[in-house]
Amino acid sequence: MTDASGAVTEALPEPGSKRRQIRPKAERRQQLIDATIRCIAQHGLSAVTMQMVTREAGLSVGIANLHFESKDNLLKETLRFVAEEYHGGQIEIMEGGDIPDLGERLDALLDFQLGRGVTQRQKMSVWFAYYGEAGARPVYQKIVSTVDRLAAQKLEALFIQIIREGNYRGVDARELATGYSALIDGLHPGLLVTPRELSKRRARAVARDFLRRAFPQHIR
Amino acid sequence: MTDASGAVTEALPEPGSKRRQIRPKAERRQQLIDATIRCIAQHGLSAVTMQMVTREAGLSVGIANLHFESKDNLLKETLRFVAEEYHGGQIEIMEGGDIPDLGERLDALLDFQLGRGVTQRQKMSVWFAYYGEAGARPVYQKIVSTVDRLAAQKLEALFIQIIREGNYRGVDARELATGYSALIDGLHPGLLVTPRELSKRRARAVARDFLRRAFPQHIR
DNA sequence: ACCCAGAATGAATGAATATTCATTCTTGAT
DNA sequence: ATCAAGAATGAATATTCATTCATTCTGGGT
Repeated sequence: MTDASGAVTEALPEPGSKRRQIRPKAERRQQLIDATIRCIAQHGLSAVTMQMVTREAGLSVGIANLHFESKDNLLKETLRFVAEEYHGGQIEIMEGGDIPDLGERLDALLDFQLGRGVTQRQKMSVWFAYYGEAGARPVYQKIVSTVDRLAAQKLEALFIQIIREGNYRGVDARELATGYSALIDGLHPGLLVTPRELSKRRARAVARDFLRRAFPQHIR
Repeated sequence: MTDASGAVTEALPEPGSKRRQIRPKAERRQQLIDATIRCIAQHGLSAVTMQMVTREAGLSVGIANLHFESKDNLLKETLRFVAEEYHGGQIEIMEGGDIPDLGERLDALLDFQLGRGVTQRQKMSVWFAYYGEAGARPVYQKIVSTVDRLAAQKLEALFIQIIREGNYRGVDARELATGYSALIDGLHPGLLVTPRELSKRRARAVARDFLRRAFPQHIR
């Protein structure tokens, strides 16, 4: 850097580059969280080591304990990030000032929940890994249940709006929201483990069907 | 046992008993698998150690490697056991010669899938733990997807029977089966992590609702 | 009454891993 | 140009854990 030639030598540290980079704390934290996600997805939570994560991030072993005080904490913050990203994304769509039509808003929600390639797959892996540990770790339970509850409330609110707009009878917003959430959650394992048998297309069809039965005027 | 006095002297080795017991291989294997399930549920898959498992089983450390050749293998066999028990139970009900009425059979299935206290909770923990690792371990994927596929086929067959019997129109058995399975799978995390907000009763109501919409003559 | 096949034990071993911290390096301010 | 603050490094440490195997023990067969 400080290179008169104009070549931005430090933009992306070349693969073999040994150059030490100094970056703001927030950036390093995110870099490590991203690496952790990839490692969990690829090797499974129980096989993840600090060496693995820091190597994946292209940094030295000591750095994880510098920015997160321990492995436990790094894993906790990684879960928090994934949980907040997933639920935050949903909530943004559900509140959705940008999509006035309620039917379209449902469709956007569905796309978000079942869409988006490899990245999504990695996040799902993390999700499951943590559910597996949740029984043993109250911290994880709290993180997940907190964001979960908020998203559930927003979904119920959206359904109430739709029920009012469509003048649907005999539909309980709360129960329907529980059912829809469960349906989405239950489609994920299949998408992750047996994508051959449960394609994204089919998962989408199943979820739309569920919604169509409840809100025929809004879906399709 | 085989004790003329009638006192079953060795049925349960007293808590403090140091008496060494010799048992058939199959029995020891099951004992270790059961202990593994309890350990995973209580401590999380990534915290499970051989010492922990063998102590939980009330046996010595070396025994796990005697009956299963490695920790990896013990974990694999534990997953196989849980998967086969869960799916086997479902399949038995679905084939159900003992319950001729198809509506009742659906109810029995629901009871099996969402019912049964602590034991069930422990099994669910195991289930999730493995889903978290499945992305990294083809062996796990294979075990789960094999039993999964079989159960899915049986469910579809049952739905086809019901559709025929009820003369339902516009209902696709395969899609409905996918939806129902996903719904059940998606209710489990809530039951495990936030039983306060999603009671077994409510989960049951949600699932029955799903079925009632599709098969109104058979449910309720 | 006595054997012995093989079941069970647990101390010992070596490999793996989280965490520490003395040292090196980078950068922005002066 | 120099410096100080603090970011980054990675060899070293202490711990934990899976696995081994020499030894002990059991119980059915004779």
